[in-house]
Amino acid sequence: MLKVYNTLTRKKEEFKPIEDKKVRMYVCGLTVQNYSHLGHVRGAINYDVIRRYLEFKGYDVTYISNFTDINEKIIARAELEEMKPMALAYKYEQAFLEDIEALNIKKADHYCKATDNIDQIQKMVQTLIDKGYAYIADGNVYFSVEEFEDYGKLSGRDLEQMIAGTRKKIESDKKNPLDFALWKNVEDPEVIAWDSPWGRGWPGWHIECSAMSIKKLGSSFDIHGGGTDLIFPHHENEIAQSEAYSGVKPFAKYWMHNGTVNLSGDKMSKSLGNFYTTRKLLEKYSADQLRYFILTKHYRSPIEYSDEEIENSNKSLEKLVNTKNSLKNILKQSPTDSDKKQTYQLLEFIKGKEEKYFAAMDDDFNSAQAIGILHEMATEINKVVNNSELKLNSKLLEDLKEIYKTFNELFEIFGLTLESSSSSLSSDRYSELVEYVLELRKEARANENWELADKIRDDLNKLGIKVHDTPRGTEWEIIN
RNA sequence: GGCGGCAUAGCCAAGUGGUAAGGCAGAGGACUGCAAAUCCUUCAGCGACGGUUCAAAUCCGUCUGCCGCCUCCA
Repeated sequence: MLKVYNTLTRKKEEFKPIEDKKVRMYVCGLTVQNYSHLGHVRGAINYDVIRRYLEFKGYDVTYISNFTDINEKIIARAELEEMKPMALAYKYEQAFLEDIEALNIKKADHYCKATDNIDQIQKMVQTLIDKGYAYIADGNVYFSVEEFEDYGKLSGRDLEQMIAGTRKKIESDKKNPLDFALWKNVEDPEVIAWDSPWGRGWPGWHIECSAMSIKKLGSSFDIHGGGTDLIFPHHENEIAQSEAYSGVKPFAKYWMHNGTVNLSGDKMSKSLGNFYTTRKLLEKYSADQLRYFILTKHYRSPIEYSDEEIENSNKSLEKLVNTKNSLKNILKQSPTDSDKKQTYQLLEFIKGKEEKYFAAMDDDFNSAQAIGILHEMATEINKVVNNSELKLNSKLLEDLKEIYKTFNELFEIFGLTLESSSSSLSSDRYSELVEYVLELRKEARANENWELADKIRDDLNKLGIKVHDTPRGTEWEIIN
């Protein structure tokens, strides 16, 4: 049974989609004002895995996300880069799509943009006014939080207390300091804006997500995700305006929130902001490495980023890659049935662990625990595969094929390829060349010419080709 | 000030009632011509103090220390 932690109830609940076998999910995207950073991408990776797992379990998943492509930040940034706001938004939207592709994150079924949905948004605002949930003030339209009785249910806040604790000065045209904008008046005629019954302006920040999710997924859908930092006020406000608009509860059945990524204590770098953009990180680390780093932590926990920590996690990943390579290499061999009696319990062991892997994932997508289980599998596989006493009979070979398939399938759920980063460079001719050189080394070894054999190995290593002698013979792989 | 969360070995990190997964690093050993990889062994009693319970890292309380949100944020 799949259980999901629901922020709304602060409990793990059994996951039951509104429509059997269909899952509709909406994940808050980002304001396309700059290149994405690890924080954005962490969420995207977490929800990517959630989606992959749901699909793996046979659900038909509709995954919608959005880009906020108009607001003050976009305007400010556009000025800085001397671009038109819409061009700037488009530039960073494309950059983000490139980033997620590079990270092997599956694309959403649809990405909504605020500026593509102005009509829908205006319609929603008008309905909220008509229903008495919103009011017009000076070209702005505000949602009146007092009109919505459930206000605060997601973030666990009490309206009275919040008002009492408000630090912000009451903006003159708001009735209540917590009221939030559905439509923002734009006075400067030079600035891009849209006409509306209430004046020229833009949508407020929260309304776009409500309008687009309702349009694409309906008034009530299964999962709404985002970072913990969006719980208040963004998601709280989304609930208020959406449920007030449609009269349907719940707007989203399960609210999921991923932890944030924080930077290690000292601000040692002046340009931290830049350094941790996704593209910068991708120059240094592979998609597998970044994904693995993220997935070895529970999605709801905050992550403290440091280079040291990711290097650590890279080594852990490498162990799994080595296991996969050993498996792959042994599958190329032919079985020797001289010893058919020798039996191995490996397949049974792996199947047992697979159960545990699913149990971990069923428990609120505990990828950290599941990865621990993959390591237990790897150790057991290594024991058999790297054993010089190994009797590779046809039964074992069949089992290993199945294990290899299972192993890959479980990594696929995490979007991990376990490919050496530049293996795509290894054309056939390239491989033949390496094999040839290794053949020479083999001769040297046969002649006990260790000096030459080691020189070949060291030199290849310098060229990025790692050579190791295994019970199966000499194997090689391309590194970094 | 309000709301929420966290505190597990040198480091990272699972575990939410029955006596601590996994990884990195360390130590010892096996394998190897030497390496690499791999395997084996070893390495914590869970921030502090109380309480509940036959039994708590896990539940309750207090304290200490971190962090997030309350303004834009994935």
